[in-house]
Amino acid sequence: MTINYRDTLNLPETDFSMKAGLPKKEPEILDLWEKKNLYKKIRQKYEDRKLFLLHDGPPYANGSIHLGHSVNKVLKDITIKNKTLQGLNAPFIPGWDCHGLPIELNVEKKHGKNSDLVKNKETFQNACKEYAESQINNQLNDFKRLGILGDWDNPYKSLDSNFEADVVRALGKIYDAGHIEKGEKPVHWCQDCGSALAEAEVEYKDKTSKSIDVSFEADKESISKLKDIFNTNKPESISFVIWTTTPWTIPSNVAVCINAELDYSLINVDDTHVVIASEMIDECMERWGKVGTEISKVPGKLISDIQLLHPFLDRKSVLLHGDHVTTETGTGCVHTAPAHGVDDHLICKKNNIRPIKAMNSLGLFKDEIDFLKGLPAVKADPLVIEKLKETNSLVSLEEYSHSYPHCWRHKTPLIFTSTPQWFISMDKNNLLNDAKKTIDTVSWEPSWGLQRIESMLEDRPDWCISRQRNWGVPITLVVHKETGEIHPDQSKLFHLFANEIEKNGISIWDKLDLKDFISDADNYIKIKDSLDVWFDSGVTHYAVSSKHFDEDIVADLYLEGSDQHRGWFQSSLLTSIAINGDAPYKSVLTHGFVVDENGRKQSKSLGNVVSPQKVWDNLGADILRLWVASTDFRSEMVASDEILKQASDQYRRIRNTFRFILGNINDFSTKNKIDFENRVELDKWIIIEASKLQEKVLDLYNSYSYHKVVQNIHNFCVNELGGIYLDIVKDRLYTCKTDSLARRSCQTSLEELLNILIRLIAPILSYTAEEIWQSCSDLINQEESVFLSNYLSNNNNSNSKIDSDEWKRLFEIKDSVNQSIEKLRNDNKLKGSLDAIVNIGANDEDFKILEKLGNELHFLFICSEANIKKESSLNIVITNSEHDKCTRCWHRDISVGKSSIHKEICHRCITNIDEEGEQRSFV
RNA sequence: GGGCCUGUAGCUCAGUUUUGGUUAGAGCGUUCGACUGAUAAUCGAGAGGUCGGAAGUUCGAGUCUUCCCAGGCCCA
Repeated sequence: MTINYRDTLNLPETDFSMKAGLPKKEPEILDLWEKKNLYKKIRQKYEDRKLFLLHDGPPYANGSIHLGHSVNKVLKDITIKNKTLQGLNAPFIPGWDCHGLPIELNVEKKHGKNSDLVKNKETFQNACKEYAESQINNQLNDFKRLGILGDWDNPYKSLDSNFEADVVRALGKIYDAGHIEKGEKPVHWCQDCGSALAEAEVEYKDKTSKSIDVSFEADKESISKLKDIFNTNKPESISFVIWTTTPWTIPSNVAVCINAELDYSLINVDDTHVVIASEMIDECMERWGKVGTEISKVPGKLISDIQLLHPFLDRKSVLLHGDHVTTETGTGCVHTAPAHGVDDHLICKKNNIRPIKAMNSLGLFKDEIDFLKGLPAVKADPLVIEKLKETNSLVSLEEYSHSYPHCWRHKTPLIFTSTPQWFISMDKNNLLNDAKKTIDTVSWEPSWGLQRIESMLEDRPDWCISRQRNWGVPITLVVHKETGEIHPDQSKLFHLFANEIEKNGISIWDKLDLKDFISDADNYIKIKDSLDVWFDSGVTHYAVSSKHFDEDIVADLYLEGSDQHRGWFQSSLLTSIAINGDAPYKSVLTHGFVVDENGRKQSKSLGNVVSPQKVWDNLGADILRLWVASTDFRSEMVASDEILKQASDQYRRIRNTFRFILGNINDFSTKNKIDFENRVELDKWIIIEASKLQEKVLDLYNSYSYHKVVQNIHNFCVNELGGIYLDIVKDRLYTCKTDSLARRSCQTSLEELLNILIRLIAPILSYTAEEIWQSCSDLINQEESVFLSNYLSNNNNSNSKIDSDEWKRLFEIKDSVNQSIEKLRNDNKLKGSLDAIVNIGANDEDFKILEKLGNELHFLFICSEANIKKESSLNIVITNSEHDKCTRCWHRDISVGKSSIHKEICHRCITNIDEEGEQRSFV
């Protein structure tokens, strides 16, 4: 009778499948979390713990989430889960930014721009709200699917009336602090939107414009002055020639600027005399196709107190000095229309010159300019050019291609025009200076974030917060009909209006009767503008964080893409300083953008977009999460099929490591545990290594170096576990007596490994960690979810007989042994390592270490026999074992065949089957 | 056009600051081999890099300087 010795082995067994099947399994785990009400349970458990607040920056409630959204939320989620496993109270309240133009445009498109629904403000606002809610719902489910843990039942939405009311209250606070200002300043204006645009709504593209050179003739008095200045008595008329690419702004011209530091020349061209910068003569003559003769040259600073005549309007144009005048292009004389340019606006303000605006509040020419009346800027260019020709003041005309601001929605060219707008002033009450001081107190990661926001604050203009749109929080200001002065009780009114909005929503603003709020209502009107959406999201620290936590809460972390240095980081900073006098965050972490394998940005037109929905449907959200975690997010993040495949490979390795551990502790329970000091030395070693890993990984988590977390964990699975520990320990697990110390010792360490590792991967591989947790009774007995557990503390009092350095040396020798075995294999002199006898010549030092393992040394090399002797240096000789192979443990041993009962197996196996089992102390 | 950032094996990343210093590391993938008791797994070995390019400083540069190229974010 032959015995099937395979049946006498302890082979691994587990329900935890090798094939993950994540796309199917993850939704089930998601259901489990929801059924368990996991987020709420975590909140309850950590209620009294130290708070770690990561305040969520709201995505815009429009469209499906893309990979960039996924990156952002996954990074936040890893952070939140890490802090939670550390035992901190780390809530996550997700939010959405819901007002603004893109939603309006989509609703207009859906219902028709001229439909009754769109024309009626209230029904339009309701439709926008409904649309935004549907978008949120869609995005919310996708965020959940990514495995993001948060208060999904109670997110914040800027369309909630209590949020809208808080926006009004925040505006009131900023008003009280004296930062609100009415202005008539040049802003980017989109004719199609019929609105001013925020900086963030402007994009630059190439455009071909008409560039013109226009002569401005000096008036009579000025001509004589100019003759003196240029020391000539020749000309009867003298003109200054300007160059511009916006002919339509000529009607608004009030001045011509020259630079006092440049030289200017009087030139004779044909029968005219013109003044331009001396440096620009050649360039101008070429452009005009003329030959000019320089009569004389003088420093710009000498040319002053000159009045010019507007080319076709009955108006004077003043000659001014300005530093902004350069010789990059043009003539060195700059056309100045304060209603249509920032520099123009500033220089005129400085010189007390009132802007003249040829356009009305709709961006159309006023009736006063008869030949342009009612036209938008784009239509005016040819007519202005025609007019200039008629008046003989057009010197040159050509096509000019340049980078030009366009509307981000309509893709149409913008104009720069001044309209009455409300501003948060940067300097009226020192807001900008305070902001600049405050950013030094914030920790920016990466560190260049500080420099970035600093330079962006440096040149930022006043914040134009008014929009002439319908889907947004109203600017609830009440101003005097005649004077435009804000009502003296405005401060109180903010509160009253906020309460109305809280109760009834933003539509109430138009319905409110001022008589119900102020006694002098007849003289006052309500402002019709709505707030810039950047203001909404900018005050979430007030509308969300301070409501959920302390009033003066400062978030521990803001975590967004690096584009937000200009966006949300800045809008939040400015409003927070205006309201609280402090930054809203202690630290700011930024991530880069997603690009393709060639480093190009992902875009539909390039066809290189990776869809997160496809990734979790095909590979699983854990793969996506692993990709996010394993990429250094501080610079651009490359996503491609190849890279995701790599993430899958990494995932499989980690998953299989867990599977092996689970399979081998299948028959193990607490009562089988072996105390650390009584364990086999190798089992102590792996726990000490795992503790080191944990220490390192927790440091890496806390410094947000998630890609190094992944690398360390993966390398541990590959090197320490796969290459060394698990490979060696298989013999002991499979062949030793089921309940022997040799085996239970190993199982104890395996279980501890499981406990350590599952916690370390949980923030990243959340679904898989939970799957493992749920499949293991020891774990589920601790807590009902891995996310209710904490990282374990390291407390192994080491009493090892072999220290870490000695093990390290042993594994180096093992590497050499492997190389020697490999040589024989390549020569076909040897098959497996278990056929080999390893003979090691070792120096005194190595010998001492090797000797410690005694007759267990061969288990280290996974060979049949190992012999050591002293030599001057390491010398490894591999020979073939002549002995028969034990069919049970596959080792070759002299004892095989010696037993009359068990003819096919070795003495060691006989002990393990029929007797009390072998003893192990080291390997 | 300007500010900030990135560029190390096919891929993901170490190494670059305080300290410039022998043959630039890891994992994945790939190739070859082993096992068939982690098996669409696991183990072993090998190949693979003019450190984006050029010039400079230096006895010596992936590391410091300058310029250039490619790309990203923001701005004009």
